[in-house]
Amino acid sequence: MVTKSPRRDRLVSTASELFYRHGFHATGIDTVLAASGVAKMTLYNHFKSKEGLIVATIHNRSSRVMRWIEFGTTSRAQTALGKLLVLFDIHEDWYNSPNFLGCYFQRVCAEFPDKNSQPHRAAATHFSKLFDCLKDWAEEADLGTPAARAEEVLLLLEGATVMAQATGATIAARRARRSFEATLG
Amino acid sequence: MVTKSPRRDRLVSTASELFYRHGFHATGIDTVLAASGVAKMTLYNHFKSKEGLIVATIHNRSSRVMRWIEFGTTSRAQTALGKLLVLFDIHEDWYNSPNFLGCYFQRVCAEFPDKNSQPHRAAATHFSKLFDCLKDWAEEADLGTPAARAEEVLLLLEGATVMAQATGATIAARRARRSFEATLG
DNA sequence: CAGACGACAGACAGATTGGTCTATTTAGAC
DNA sequence: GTCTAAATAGACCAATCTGTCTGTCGTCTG
Repeated sequence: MVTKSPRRDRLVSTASELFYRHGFHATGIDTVLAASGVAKMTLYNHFKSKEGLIVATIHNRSSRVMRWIEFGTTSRAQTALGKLLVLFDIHEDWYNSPNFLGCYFQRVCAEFPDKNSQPHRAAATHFSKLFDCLKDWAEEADLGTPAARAEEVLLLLEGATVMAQATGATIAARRARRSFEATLG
Repeated sequence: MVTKSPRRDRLVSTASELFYRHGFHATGIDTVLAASGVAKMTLYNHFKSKEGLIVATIHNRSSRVMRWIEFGTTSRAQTALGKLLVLFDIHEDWYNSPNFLGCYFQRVCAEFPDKNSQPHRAAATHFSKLFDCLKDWAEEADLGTPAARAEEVLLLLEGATVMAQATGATIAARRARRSFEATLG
């Protein structure tokens, strides 16, 4: 998919960055505009509101995360089970990276607690995509009840991310991996 | 500890409620004042800023949560290991309660991503208290490496809470419990 | 060259933000 | 009854918020 709108792209990527660093409500439209060097009317030409821009950043992050997972796992593991295990390792790397500030989608849900709001739904959609990916792997790895496995891995990863952000305990990734390994019997 | 200041208490409890329901940045001072029926100067007499009020709600929630855990576990389990297991069950009940909107402290960390900000630190302090409690139980239950056990349980609980809020999957609590049971061997 | 379109800067609007100040009233202690 | 301290309502402030509107400039197309 070619976007053919460089300004829109720049808007989304700098907004995504600023929202991640400072939060959604704490980041004003003007800040995003100044940082991206785009006129206000251009923003409201591409998006109907700030919330529209927020939703766009969520979709953008989601596809980037999915690609990151795809690449990170296939480059380090061959089997489906191996991918599930390696997933914890690449998360640990992420926790140790300098600009780590937690899971973008968790933070969307935190700032938009209303389940019917657009941002919350978009974030939930991402978790659902992630779940589907994990379920496929669990199925391929021939672990019993793939859905339950996928939920388990997702829960472990998100929990580790919470702890890593809240307390800086990047070791949580390894704890999570060990928990998962234990359930493999 | 007797607080001897009913207005301060009312301020904190209604603010805590509103912050939880709508978010910290999304809830204005005036909204809190109107809902609690307290004058603005009374607020700024007790707290030096909105952030001060936020920190107060975190401490308040923290002690309430610790009491809730204390009571919920001791009333349903005798052994330390039993308490650790029952912890997942009372979380499941919480997820199914009508006003569940995720973990207050996670949401603090999401809205105040700066690790040095007062709210973030206060939330981290809560996680640390929770960790200590779990570590004591793990020690008492004579599971190896109590700190690792405590981190594991904390991670599982927080992860389950994320999934329950983001996608409504309240079953995450049971998944988390099963993961923990599996590591018991 | 002419026309159309997209983006530009920036003024502007109206609402809301967190926070301060004042003047008045309330309530309890002596 | 008097004094003191706390709480009151509400005006007020400067800053900021999202969103709209205007008028101009460049660039690309025919």
